[in-house]
Amino acid sequence: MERNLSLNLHVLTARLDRAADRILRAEHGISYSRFLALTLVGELGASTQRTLAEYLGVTEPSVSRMTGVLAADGLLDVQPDPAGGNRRRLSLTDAGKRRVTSIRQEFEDRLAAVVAESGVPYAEYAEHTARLLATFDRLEREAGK
Amino acid sequence: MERNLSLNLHVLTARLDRAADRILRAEHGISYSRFLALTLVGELGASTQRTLAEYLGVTEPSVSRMTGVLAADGLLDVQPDPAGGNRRRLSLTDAGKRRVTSIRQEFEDRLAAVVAESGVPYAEYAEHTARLLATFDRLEREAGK
DNA sequence: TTGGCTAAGTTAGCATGCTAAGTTATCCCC
DNA sequence: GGGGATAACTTAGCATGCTAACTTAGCCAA
Repeated sequence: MERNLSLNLHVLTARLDRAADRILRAEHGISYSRFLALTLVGELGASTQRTLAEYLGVTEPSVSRMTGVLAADGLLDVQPDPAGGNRRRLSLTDAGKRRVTSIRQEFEDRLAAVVAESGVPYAEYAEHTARLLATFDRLEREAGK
Repeated sequence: MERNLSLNLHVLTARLDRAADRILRAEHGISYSRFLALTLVGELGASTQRTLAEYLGVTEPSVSRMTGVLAADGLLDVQPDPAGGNRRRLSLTDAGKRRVTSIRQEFEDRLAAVVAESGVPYAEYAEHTARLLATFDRLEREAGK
């Protein structure tokens, strides 16, 4: 068996995530997962836990636990949604905003440097990856998931 | 912030891994992680825990625990390496071999179907992914890691 | 030969993913 | 208005990743 695409994707991403996590913990005192959650709330408007779970690609229980921790750390504000339902309204605290804005661009730049070094055309690879994600998303939805 | 490349890679892989895990557990009664480990021992000749950790892109303690479980399940044989050192010599049991060979090609085929559906050129994407992994690997090694 | 170095593996404990099952809030139909 | 759906969330417990620190086995130089 050659190292096939699914394995390479798995391993590449595992290494990138691990590196991101190491850098963030060392330089900013926060895990990659928590940073992603804060970023998605702050910049993509993930305003409920359900939405945040979708953006992150994880399940609701995972998000539920994490929002609890982030709220306890004073980085995230979690309130019942005044519009009703059983939703939580998520928003960054000032401390959360400071944390996110002080970091945001760094990773993409570092990854872009790796991509440049490798000779892989960035725009094309990014577009292909986005397209695969969108297609996989659609197929899972159609399959009833 | 747009959904950038690092986030898309993270989420795409998380979903692929989750789907693979669901399918394997339902249809073959084994987790994706354990299947990958068995496959790499059987087909790429990962003959020590150190090597297996490298192939999988995880750390030695993670592998150490998993080989223990796989050995307890009777799928993997773990022996002190007769050549000396503190190595373990890893090999599939007959049950392990049966498990792997009955599954192997399925995932790559399913992923290839998603790729085809998306219109992304498979060979090119696979080659780019492999190149990124190789480059990242080299950069980490050079950085002393 | 012995004391330290290195490589490989293990143990302990935490972070964060999951599924299954339960809770809470709203809606809608009779 | 009451009862069952539905959606969002939580709780419980397991799987598997990590780091830090320890153990084990062999090697090498004084």
